[in-house]
Amino acid sequence: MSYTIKKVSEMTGLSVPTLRYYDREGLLPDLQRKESGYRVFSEQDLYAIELIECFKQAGMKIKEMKQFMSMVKQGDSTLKERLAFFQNHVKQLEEKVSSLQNALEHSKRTLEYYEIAAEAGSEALAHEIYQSLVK
Amino acid sequence: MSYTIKKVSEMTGLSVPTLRYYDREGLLPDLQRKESGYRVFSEQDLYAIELIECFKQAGMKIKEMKQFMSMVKQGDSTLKERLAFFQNHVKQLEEKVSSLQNALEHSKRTLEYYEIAAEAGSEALAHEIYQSLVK
DNA sequence: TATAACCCTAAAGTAATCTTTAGAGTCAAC
DNA sequence: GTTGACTCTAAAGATTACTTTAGGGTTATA
Repeated sequence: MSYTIKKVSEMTGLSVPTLRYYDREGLLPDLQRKESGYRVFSEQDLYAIELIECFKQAGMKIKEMKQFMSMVKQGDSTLKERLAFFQNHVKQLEEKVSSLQNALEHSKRTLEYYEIAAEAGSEALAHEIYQSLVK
Repeated sequence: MSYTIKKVSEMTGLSVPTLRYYDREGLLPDLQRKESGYRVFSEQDLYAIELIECFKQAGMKIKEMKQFMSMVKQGDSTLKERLAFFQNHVKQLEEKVSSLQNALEHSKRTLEYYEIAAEAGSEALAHEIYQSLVK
């Protein structure tokens, strides 16, 4: 199955110019073209886009993704490098998840504080209530 | 206890220009100055910086943070608004954590794949192995 | 075969978050 | 009271990830 850039845009939620931009940046290692120059997206390209989104969420820069995609292009000879890259990526992601969970816990406590404060109508009062809860 | 901008920079890991930038953007609602114009950071300001970092991790824009900080400045009258703001913030964070966890799961599976592929020295072979594991 | 809806490129523009630079004042310690 | 390390501002610059624009070809369909 193959898709036009517009279809892929609709399927992925990425804009057409963004898809072109990713292609230009070398993030779609095997993207084919028609004779006219039109891009022809395959399932493989959709998978690459999924990976890009995954990398993006982890906070990875386009340049790093490009580096990875260029290794993909080079084939089996880069498998060990790609393994190392992914090990690092997973590590980064794990750290990010855990620091985000911390931020969430912190935010939840602050939310509780604001629930009390909004109810009391006063921060000063909320502080007192908080103190008494702890003591 | 009060701190110079350099000390705060060392304590928080944020650069001195970044701290000045945050101040300029209105993210430090109660930052005091000496007569000379030098910034004087208090524990409260450190707490604000902690909050900024927390917001930043959630992907919040400076402008939104500024909006929140300006509510803080206005005092008790904005408590309900701030509560609503925080409810939304926690929701955003929860969504972010869960989508990041998905990305992590996806990445871990891909990592396993690369472990097999790197070991086998061939992606084609790894695909076969994968197939046989599933069937 | 006309036409509307698509596709292309190159280049400029935008928004966000900082960083750097230049020029000048402040402060603490010897 | 001098000096070296610090502080300030304003403005320009850098980087990243796109988006927009301009000008022009392609394709499906009525």
